[in-house]
Amino acid sequence: MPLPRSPLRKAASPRAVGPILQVDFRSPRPIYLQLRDGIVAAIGSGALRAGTPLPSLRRLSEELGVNLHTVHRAYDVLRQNGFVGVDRSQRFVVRGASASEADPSKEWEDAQRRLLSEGLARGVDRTELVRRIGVLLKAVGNPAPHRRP
Amino acid sequence: MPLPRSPLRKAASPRAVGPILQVDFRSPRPIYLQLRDGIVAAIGSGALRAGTPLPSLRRLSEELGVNLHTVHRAYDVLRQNGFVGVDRSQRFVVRGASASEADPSKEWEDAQRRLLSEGLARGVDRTELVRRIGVLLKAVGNPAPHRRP
Amino acid sequence: MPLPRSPLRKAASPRAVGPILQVDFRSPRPIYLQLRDGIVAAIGSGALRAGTPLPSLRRLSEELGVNLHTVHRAYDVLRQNGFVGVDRSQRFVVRGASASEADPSKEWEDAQRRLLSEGLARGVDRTELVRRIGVLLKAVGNPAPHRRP
Amino acid sequence: MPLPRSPLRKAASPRAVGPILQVDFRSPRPIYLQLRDGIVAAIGSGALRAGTPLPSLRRLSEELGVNLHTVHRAYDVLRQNGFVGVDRSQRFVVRGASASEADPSKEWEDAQRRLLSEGLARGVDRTELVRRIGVLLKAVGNPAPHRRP
DNA sequence: GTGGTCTAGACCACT
DNA sequence: GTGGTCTAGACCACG
Repeated sequence: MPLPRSPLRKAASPRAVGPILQVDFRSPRPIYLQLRDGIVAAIGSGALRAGTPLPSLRRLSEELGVNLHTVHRAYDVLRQNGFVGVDRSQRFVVRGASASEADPSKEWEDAQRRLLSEGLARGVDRTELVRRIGVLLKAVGNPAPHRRP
Repeated sequence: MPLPRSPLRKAASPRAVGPILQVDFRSPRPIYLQLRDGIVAAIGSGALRAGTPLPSLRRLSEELGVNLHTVHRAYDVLRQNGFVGVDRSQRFVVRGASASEADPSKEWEDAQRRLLSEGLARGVDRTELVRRIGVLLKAVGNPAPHRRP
Repeated sequence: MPLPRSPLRKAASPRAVGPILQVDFRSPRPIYLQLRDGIVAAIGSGALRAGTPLPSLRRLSEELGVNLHTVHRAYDVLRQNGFVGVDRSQRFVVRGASASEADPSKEWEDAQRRLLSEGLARGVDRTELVRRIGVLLKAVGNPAPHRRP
Repeated sequence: MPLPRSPLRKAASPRAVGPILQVDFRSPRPIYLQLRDGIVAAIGSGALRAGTPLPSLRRLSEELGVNLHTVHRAYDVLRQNGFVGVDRSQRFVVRGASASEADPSKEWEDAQRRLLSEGLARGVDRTELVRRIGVLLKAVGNPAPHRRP
């Protein structure tokens, strides 16, 4: 029989990339996808560069207080998406800009199209729409203000 | 035994919103979501205006060659999203720009943020990113060039 | 073919009970129910007393800029609920506290029970729950501060 | 021809949440909403705690003698309401107090306001109103007196 | 096994 | 006619 998942997240020690990631246990979005999103965002913002190894499954699992399988699943999705790879020593490493060769990937375009349509359908003006996206874009890009040329 | 209904959509007489919608029966995206997306796009592009009644469940179901319940589900999602409402218990009608009146709705912003991060993480330049979105935005907006003040 | 409903609400002249009612054309709640709710609230708060005639269908329809049938439907629901009756001159008049004889009416209790369960299920504390209801109760009761013993 | 499935619910072996739920096949309230209400009530009363998996669609469908799709629809509504989530794509699990974490959610407040107004409009005294609600609140909360720290 | 989806046919209430 | 609901049986992807 399955162990009753403890509802308590362990008091995460703020180390390594852990602190970058935030898990909202009350969000409807599955935790493994939150992890994926966070890591993708970190890559996009430059906080995680190509070649950087991700924290080990156990490590991140402990830091965030989530199940090890959950982290595994997140890493797995990242690999399928091409954002990370596994080196010969079993570690997951960031693959950087090579991911899917910067082609817009039909899926991405479809999703973006859907989102734009939805904005328009909600009555948001075209120019207003691009303005808002610009604001969001600025926000997603600067979570790592610690200088590092 | 009943004839196996051809999966091909009947050559729909070009009336109402029917022709606007296209269903790809081989897409991994569920049909009911394709329908939803298509109608949202039609609203966003102005092809469907506030107050316009959607085709009846049976009508659209016949036109597109999909089951009545599938269309029903699509309409149901649209209602939950606030894009359509049900006219005094007799018809689905477009609610247009009403849907939460242009407030970005946290979900939309989250999805957009995710998409932007993903683009950046794929190594696409920021300016390139906005350029591409601009192109997409133009594309989603002009399926109804027939002037009508 | 059906007339295309004008999306424009007429500039309502603020008279009579009209001003008490507010219609949110962007709400997912059907307009006729909004009207019903508003009138029930007015009765509950004492702004509308037993014996008071409701404004005529056309009058209210014009004041609020909603279709005459919509108002009719709202009044109809109010009659079915027992809150108003029709006098011999065809006018709708408030029936006051006699409505359904102040018995809790199983439906009301069921709805209330459902709402309480939902609050609890959302994790709201019991005492907090009654507190909030108390606040709401105060709010619903005083929309008519114009003295009238 | 297939046997007309008896509308009577099978004498469910008293396990899991099944027995908690009761379906009234003659009620005007749709079955899927009755199921939803029952599960919400179970969550609210503490009979179903966060993390608990709901019975599988097929299981509950058999226990209650309702169609699988009906149960599916109920679970779907619960998910949209945020009360349950889907475990790594394999099971519905209770999300408990997570659902928007005790924020009253405008809809809930509106519904409550409506109910209070209705009570007042029926001529029920304010103090009497809170008294009745208190009684109901007590009733909804104690179906699980079995101690379990 | 699980949920997710699609199709199918039926009956209801409302207008 | 309309939408709303329920039942039924089937196939899929995922573990």
